[in-house]
Amino acid sequence: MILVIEDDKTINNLLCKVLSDSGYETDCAFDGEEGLNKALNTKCDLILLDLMLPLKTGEEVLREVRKVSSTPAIVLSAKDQVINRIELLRLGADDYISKPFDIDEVILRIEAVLRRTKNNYDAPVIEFKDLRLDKESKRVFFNNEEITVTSMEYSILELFLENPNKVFSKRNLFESVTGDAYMSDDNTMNVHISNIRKKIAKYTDESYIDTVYGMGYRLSK
Amino acid sequence: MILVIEDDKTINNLLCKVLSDSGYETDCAFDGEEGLNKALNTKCDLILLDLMLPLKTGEEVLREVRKVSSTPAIVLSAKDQVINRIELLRLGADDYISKPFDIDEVILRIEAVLRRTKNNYDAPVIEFKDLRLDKESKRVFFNNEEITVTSMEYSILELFLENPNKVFSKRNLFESVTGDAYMSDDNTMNVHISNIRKKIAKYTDESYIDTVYGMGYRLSK
DNA sequence: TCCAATCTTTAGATTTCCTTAAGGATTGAT
DNA sequence: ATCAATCCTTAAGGAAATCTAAAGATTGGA
Repeated sequence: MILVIEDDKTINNLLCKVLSDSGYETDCAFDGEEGLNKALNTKCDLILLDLMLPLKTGEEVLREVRKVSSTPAIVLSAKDQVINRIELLRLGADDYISKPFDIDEVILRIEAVLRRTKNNYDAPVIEFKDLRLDKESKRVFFNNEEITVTSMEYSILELFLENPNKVFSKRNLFESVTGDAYMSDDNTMNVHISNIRKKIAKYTDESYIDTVYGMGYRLSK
Repeated sequence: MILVIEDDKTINNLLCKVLSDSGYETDCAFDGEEGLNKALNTKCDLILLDLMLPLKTGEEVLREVRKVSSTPAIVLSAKDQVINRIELLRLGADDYISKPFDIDEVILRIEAVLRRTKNNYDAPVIEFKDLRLDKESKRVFFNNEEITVTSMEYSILELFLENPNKVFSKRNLFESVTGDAYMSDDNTMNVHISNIRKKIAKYTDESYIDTVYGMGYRLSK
């Protein structure tokens, strides 16, 4: 979940919309106090935070947040505000974006920060519930029993397990996995997802991949 | 042997217990001075070290240790302490774990650090099932009978036996073995693999090299 | 230079898997 | 409750990856 703290409603809504289009859950706050509250009381993966906020500045918010958590934060700065690395460190932020920003850049930076701050090293083994994925041998296990998967199925699973909260649209999945551009209405991924589910279903009734109607797929909570 | 330096007795005991369950010998210290003493006077493979310690901080301990040894160290940091890559370097640590930590993650990280830092001691002889490879004489044996291999075949086998779990793509193999850039659609490695299999097949029906369709090759389990 | 060993390429047969299409089921909006 | 949009599953055709044998190219040593 990404928390957007920004008092300009237009910008805030735009950010939330774009983020949720990219598969992230979002929450928004429109002033420093509301923002701090949500930052402290909800579990979020990243904070997008304007510096100039009513009631409490972004700097104050971040300072409070940093007392109890290291949730990654990206600061939105006005265009006449130069922020250097030292300043960033002082603020406790992980990156900054100057307004006006390019929306695609925002996504890229968010993903870069998430990548950087997420368990710093590349775990050779990723787990989710009873599923285990060995990136070295490219094998998938369910409770220590190997599930034989094709390379496409493996890639999809790896993508999911690396981003357990993210919703992947079919386009998203297709492009991440094949590297090709996604062509029109294509139900290839449907079939792969279906096959993966079928294989997991041999071991459990529990759902491992959820359909998010109209959006895509995500690992089940 | 893993040395755990942590003043909170509950945490210290928990860590030691879990580590010893995972097959590691452990030793513990409950303050900075005791920790430094043990770090300097016993031979340990890795140090798990709280930063906030009585008598001597973890930072001081690590600084002293680094004067005489490069024993890998993982730092335990309080949850309000943000540690980035730069900070880690400054401390002389190899990784960090924030409290509260997930116990499985601790094990994973320890193993990752050990893997990363392990003396790349090159065993002169590697074995896999009935296959033995002598790196000095560059010869390959199956149950003490020599299999004559070409130098290319030898390199491939060495790569496999050094990484018995890893899937090697054709590109991977080609570039590791020849050092040249791989040109797409090259079936050279296919043939070498095929020839290696043929030679091994004279001695056993068991499969030694698996094809992972769409991904590459891997030693058979 | 010549030869033998080694490596690379070629090509046809074989295996594996990705995609497509179609019918039925489910979902969400009205 | 109805209906359109979306999704799931199945099965089959064809594309792609692989295997192997054999021929061609390269290398190193005599």
